[in-house]
Amino acid sequence: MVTQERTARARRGSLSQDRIVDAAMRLLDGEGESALTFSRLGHELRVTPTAIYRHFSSRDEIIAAIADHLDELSLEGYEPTDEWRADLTDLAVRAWETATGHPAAAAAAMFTVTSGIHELRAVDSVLRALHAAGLRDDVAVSYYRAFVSLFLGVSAAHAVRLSQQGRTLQTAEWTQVYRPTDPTRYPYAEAAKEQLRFTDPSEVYRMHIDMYLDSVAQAPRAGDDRV
Amino acid sequence: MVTQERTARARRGSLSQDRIVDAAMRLLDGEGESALTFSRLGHELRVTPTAIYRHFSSRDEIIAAIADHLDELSLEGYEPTDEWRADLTDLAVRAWETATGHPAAAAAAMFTVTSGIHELRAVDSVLRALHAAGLRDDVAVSYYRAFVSLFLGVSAAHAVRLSQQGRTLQTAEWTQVYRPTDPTRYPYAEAAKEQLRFTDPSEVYRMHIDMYLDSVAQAPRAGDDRV
DNA sequence: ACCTGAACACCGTTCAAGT
DNA sequence: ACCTGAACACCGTTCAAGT
Repeated sequence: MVTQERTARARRGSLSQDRIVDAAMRLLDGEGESALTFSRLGHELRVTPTAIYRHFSSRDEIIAAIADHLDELSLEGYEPTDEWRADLTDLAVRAWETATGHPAAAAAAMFTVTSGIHELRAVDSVLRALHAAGLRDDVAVSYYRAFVSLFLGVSAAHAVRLSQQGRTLQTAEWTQVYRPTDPTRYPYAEAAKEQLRFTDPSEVYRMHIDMYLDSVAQAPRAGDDRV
Repeated sequence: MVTQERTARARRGSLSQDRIVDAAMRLLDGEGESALTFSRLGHELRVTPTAIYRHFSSRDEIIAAIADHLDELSLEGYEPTDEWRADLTDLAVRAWETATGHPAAAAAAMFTVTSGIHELRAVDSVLRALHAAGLRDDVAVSYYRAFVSLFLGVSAAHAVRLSQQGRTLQTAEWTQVYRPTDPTRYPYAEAAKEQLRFTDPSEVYRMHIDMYLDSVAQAPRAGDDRV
């Protein structure tokens, strides 16, 4: 029913980095990582696939732009409060929500260091909260690194799992089901079998947040006798 | 100088799942994830690329076999002691060492749930250590889940970074370098700029291990008044 | 039963040609 | 300056044919 579909030539300013990233996000959210091709992008944008090369010099550059876009999404509306625990929790939860809200995009891009402005804002926000918690200098930097590797690592890993779930029909949810030939050799796994089947990953994430906050609370501070 | 290279037909039993996985590991370790193709595998094994389909029905199945192989590598020589802290540290460090020793393989496969025997052994080993620490039932299972998502997530994220490093010529090591247009808007990041450049990722991993062990030490136990 | 080789539908990327 | 379309070298995967 679509009439002049492949007829008209796309007008001059029809393409832009933003429009391409939007289309990429649409494809990733809708059909997963394998849908992110020049062909599909071109179709989505009603443009010849190679036209995209005018705005991105490679597929990897598109993914870097997606990473920047995810950084922006994550921080949207974030405002620091006067409570460092609340701020760090907020920032950690934002990473998780971005990963679960856009799993394929996060799986493809979340490991990419963009060195973009939004990433810088995130760095500054975490450091600010750690400063408010009383951490200084190398202690603050170490805890910043721990924050990033913990919450980005776990969130990204979760995103990968979620986006793989689409391709391979997993048995059920998150559950690993083991069928050992000789269960007595793995008594602890055998005993925990039932409980292992049902765990909410976001509850585990909550544990990580609590662990991290407790650790920050106990970190050495200026004037401490601990080194 | 290699004489009869493409001449002879490969003899009957020349191929096997193990030989294919070995060749895949060689390619991944040597040249990164993009080297893992049927074409390269065939060349490495002196066999027609499609011959591999007799032993694996798809590329994803090869990656699953690599995941199983990594599980095996990780646990090689592991023996539980009577000290749960040492055991959990050992298991966590093994995940890290597998990731850093085989970054491309880990990046490709570490997120895959194999449900294989080695994975089951790992599950049992972690649960056993947590049992020795005094954790029971859902508390033990929760801490098992936290262990896996933390150390596998962080290790796999590190592997992805290491294996990307090969493709994109990063500025230097692990360092993110930000050039904000207006540094005063990001005072904490600006102040930490120098320290941010040099952080040993394995030191950060050590922090995660300590955080986790501390948390296990404080977890509720049977007979506790805490719930 | 296992390996070969042609074929298929798809990739990302290049480049000269159109407007 | 930006979009098009043909072309290139490569993918994973299939399938009939050899041994």
